[in-house]
Amino acid sequence: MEKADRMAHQDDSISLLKQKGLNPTPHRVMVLGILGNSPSPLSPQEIFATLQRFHPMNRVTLYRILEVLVAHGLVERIQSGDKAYRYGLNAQSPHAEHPHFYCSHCGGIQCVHAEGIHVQVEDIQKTFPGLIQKMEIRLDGICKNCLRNHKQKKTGNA
Amino acid sequence: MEKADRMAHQDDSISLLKQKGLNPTPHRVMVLGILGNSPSPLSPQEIFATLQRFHPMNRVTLYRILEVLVAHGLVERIQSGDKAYRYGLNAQSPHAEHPHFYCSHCGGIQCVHAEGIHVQVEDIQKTFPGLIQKMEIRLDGICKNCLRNHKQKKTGNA
DNA sequence: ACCTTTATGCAATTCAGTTGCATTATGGTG
DNA sequence: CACCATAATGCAACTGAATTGCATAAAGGT
Repeated sequence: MEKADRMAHQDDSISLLKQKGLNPTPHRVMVLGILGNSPSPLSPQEIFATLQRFHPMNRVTLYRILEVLVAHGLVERIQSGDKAYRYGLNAQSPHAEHPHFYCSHCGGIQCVHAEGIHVQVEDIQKTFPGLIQKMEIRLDGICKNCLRNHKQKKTGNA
Repeated sequence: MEKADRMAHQDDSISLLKQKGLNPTPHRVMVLGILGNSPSPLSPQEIFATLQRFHPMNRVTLYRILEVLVAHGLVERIQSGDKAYRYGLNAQSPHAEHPHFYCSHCGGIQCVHAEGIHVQVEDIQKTFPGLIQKMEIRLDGICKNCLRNHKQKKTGNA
C-alpha cells in the first residue's frame, strides 16, 4: 500500500475518533485503521497479531480500545459462531442489516449481501413484550475455500 | 409437578435416547428431562445448577452429555449473545426456524415466534459460493422483566 | 512546572470449556 | 460365576479469552 493511502486512512481514523470526542491516540488510530482495512470482521486475536508487526500493544489495551470503539458506535460487534466476538467498522451510512456467514471449518466470517432478506423487526416488535434493539442474522456452513479443499478428502461419515 | 408427569417425561427421555441408539443412563435422562421441561434454552451453568438439587454430577459429564445430545440431534445449540452456548430440546417436528431473543440485561434467552419472518435461505444460497447449513436470527434487547424493573427504578414505583 | 485526568502496561484472576487419565458401571463370552 | 472389553463418569489439571486491580506513563489545563 502507498504511503499516501496509509496516511489518508490514518486521517480518517483520527477524524472518526475526534467526531466521537475520543482522544485519537496512536493505539486507537492503529486499531481503527486495521479494522477499516479489513473486508471482514476480525477477532481480537487477529487484530492483536496484526498490531504486533508494527505497533505492539498490550492485550488488555486492545480489549479496552475495542470496548470504547463499540461503546461510541465506531465499531460493530457480532457473534462469531464459536465463542468469541468479531469486530468490524460500522458503516457511516445507516448500517444496512445484512447476515454474517460463519464457516464452521476454518472459523472465518463473511458478510453476506443478499436481497431477499427483509426481516421486519417492527412487525415482531408489535407482538413482542421486550424491547428489541438489534437483530443479527447468522448463517453457518462451509465457506467456498474449505468446500474446495475438503472435496477430495471427504469420504464417509463424520 | 405430579409424580406421574415426571415419570412420563422420564419415559419420553428414555425412548428418545433409545431411538438414537444412546444408552439411557440416569444422567442423560436427567439432562434431557431438564431441557424438556424448560420453555427456553438453558446455559450449561443453569442445567448444572438444576442438576445439583437432585442429581449432582460432574461438570465435565454434563458437557459431554450435551455434546452427545447435540451430535445426535436431540438437542439444539444456539448462540447466546454473550459468550456461551445455550441448549434446548430439538422439536421433534421439523424445527420451525424462529429467532431467539437475548436480553442484554439479565442474559436470558427467549424463543420468538413471529410471523413476518421469512428469510429465504434458498435465495441467498443461489448467489453465495459457500454451503449454508443453518441460519440463526438473534434479536438483542431488553426483556419484558428487565424493562419493567428498569422503569420502576426510574419512576420510583414499587 | 504542577496537578488532574486519561491511557497504557503488567500481573494475577476468573470463567467456560477441554483434555488426560483413573475409576466405576455395564454387557457379553466362556 | 469369572473375566474381559467397552462405555460412562469422576477428578484434576490445563487452556484461552476476557477481566480486574493496581502501577506507571502520557496528555491537558491552570
